[in-house]
Amino acid sequence: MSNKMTKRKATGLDTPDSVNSDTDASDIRQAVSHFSLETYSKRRKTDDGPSTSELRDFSSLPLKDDHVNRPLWIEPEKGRIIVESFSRPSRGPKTFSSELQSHNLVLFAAVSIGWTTSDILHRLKFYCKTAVPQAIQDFIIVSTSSFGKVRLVLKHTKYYIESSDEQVLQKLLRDEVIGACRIDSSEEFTKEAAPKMGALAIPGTKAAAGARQAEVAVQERPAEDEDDEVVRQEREMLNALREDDEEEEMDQVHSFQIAPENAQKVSKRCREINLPLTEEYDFRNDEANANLDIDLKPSVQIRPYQEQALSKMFGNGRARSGIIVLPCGAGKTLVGITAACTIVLCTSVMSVVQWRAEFLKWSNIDPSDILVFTADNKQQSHFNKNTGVVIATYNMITQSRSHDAMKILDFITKREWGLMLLDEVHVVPAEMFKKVTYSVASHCKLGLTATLLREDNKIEDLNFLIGPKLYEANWQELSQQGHIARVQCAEVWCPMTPEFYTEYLRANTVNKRGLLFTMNPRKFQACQFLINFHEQRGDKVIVFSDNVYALKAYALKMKRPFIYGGTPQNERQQVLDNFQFNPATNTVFLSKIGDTSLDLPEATCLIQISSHFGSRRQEAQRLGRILRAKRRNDEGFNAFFYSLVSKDTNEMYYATKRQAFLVDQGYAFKVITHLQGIEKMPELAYTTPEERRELLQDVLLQNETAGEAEVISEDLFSEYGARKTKKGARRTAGTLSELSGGQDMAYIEYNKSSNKGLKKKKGYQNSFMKGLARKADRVAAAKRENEGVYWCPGLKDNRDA
DNA sequence: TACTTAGCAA
DNA sequence: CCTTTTGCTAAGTA
Repeated sequence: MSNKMTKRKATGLDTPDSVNSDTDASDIRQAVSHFSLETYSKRRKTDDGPSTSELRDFSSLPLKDDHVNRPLWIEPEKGRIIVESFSRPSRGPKTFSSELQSHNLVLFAAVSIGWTTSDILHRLKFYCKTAVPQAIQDFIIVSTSSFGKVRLVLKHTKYYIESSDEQVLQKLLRDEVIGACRIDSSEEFTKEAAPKMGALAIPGTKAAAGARQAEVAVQERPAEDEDDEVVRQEREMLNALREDDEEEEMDQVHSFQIAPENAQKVSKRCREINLPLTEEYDFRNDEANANLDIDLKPSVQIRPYQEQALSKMFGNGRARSGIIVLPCGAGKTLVGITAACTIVLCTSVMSVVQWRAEFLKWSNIDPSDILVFTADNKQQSHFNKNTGVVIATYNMITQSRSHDAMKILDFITKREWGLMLLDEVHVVPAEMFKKVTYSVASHCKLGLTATLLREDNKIEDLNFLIGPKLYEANWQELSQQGHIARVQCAEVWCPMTPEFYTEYLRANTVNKRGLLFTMNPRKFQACQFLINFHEQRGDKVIVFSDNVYALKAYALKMKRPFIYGGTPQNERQQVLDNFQFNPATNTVFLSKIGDTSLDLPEATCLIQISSHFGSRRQEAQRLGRILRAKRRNDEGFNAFFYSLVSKDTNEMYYATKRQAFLVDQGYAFKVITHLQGIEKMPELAYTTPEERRELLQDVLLQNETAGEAEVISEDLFSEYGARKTKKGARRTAGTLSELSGGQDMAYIEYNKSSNKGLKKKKGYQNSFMKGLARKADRVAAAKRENEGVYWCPGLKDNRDA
């Protein structure tokens, strides 16, 4: 790799970073985010991803004079694009790479948001450090010219594949997958006059407020480089191409019908054969569906990034299907204000209620036009007028089988919808939820999410289930503009105590290990210290723990309230109210119930003591909990996000993985190895070896009850029993801890059962765990090299034994 | 109404 | 190369 690829800050006037930074800089980052997604999933598959040595040496390529200010490299043969990323103080230079050939998805997404072929080429040239190879230019021209030729349209609740080019349709029909999906294969193509395009004003913008016919906010093209001969040639060529299109458009469109349940199959196949389907809704020319009488309240003014997102969606005067990624906060609802009938789907009953409230808050919609469809609310099965908004949960659409529910379901599936809004769209790829995309007939689908992430590889399915990613906001930019809070992120390394580490190495299941590294006394102390510190600063602190046992143990020891799934509704509310209004309650402990389904009052500090493996989504969602802080615009205000990590354990590896998304969003995680003044803290817990040993025994006993249920023989005490009755489970833990009080028996018994477990789980032990352990070791070793602080002497790693 | 169960997601 | 536990929702039962 060239030594030119070092961390640099772009400066100067005519540089990519300073020119038109509002649009271009974020656009390129958006394009790049596709690449990073790819790279990441690839890395998971191949274990290690492209290593540095795999990258080629670019030093032989001729550089442009001002190359330092241009962030892209292109590998000539493979077409791989490499992006230098700036301003990552803690991580140093990082490279993303991807092979262009396999990702015309990216190109399609670019075309979808209104870029022309020459826009793409021009931008690529503009940002590239070297000349863009001709082969790659040709590839882009060929690929993009076929985009937008075929459309998926909905007419009278039936799906049609439509194109102005009859030959393209014939080509599609010859494809065995697509051909088989056609209905009435004997018939000729249907013909009709092509619809006309026009401009549209987006509600809530100045243009719309001024009531003048607004020119749509399509991306401004970069300044022309008229001297460049190649650019001009190519422009002529493209103009010729586009004129062809326009002529055809004046003409007629041809179409054939496909079965609704095959729509996603066809869509997927079309992408594979490089003729991706465009899904657009020309709602202003829709005469079949009544328009919904809805508009934003006159006082409402949308924020610039919301306008930008909407301009991507309505860029050519129609509504495009796709996904918009915005961090949490008001305004997601605003995109729902368009025309025709709307259906909104959410994950939980809570958000259904919220959506309804938001509709009423932001728009002038008649409350009786909103139909809420949940388990508790399934009486009304029709609109008062001919049109309206339906808000439902995914569950009701996909699972409900009760009589009343079927009636409404029928109403929903039998009619045609203008816009389907899918909240938390990242859940849609789950098998069950996929059903909604074809069981509900909608002209246009819009997905909303704050975190377009999954730990399986199903996220790509959204491309054919919904559409391309239209817009993604950058968290750091939003926080600089003051829309969300500034956050300091830190990873706190807590060394394991020798006793806990010995048991950690001896433990043979993920659970036991997990319990040991979250119950690490040093971690407890760190948590105690941080809570103390932030409460004194006047912060409201939330502590997250995925592990319920640890949650209770921490909360009880520190005498702070906690909420988990088993907490009754009224108690939950009481705790939250206290947290919000009572100045004496400044800390609350939450299980993963707090990730999604709790309406949290705003907190300003967040501490994570245990988490779900390497889930990037969870990390992002938790961070999102402190972004709304009202004090965000105060001078020098910071929110805090701590991840407590036990050193030299798998947790190190998980933590790094979990942070990947936030790091991509521009957050820098500081590493804290020592909390200043922690030794001097009064009432610090677990300072004596006796206390620590007692804790360890409790933990080990807890382990045993979970793993070796039959020893206790009573069903109530088994893990299964705990699942059945939550009250029973709570009592169990308490009783058994009391029983254990300072007796070494528990410890000895644990060792026996641990050995048994070793034999039984040997295969598991040797494969998966070893992989994780190796990675963790590598991470730990690297970190140890840097730090040289802590290593348990005399302990041998017995994981391979 | 309150509680339990099944099925699903992450 | 493997998979837990926790939580949510809908619907059934006393």
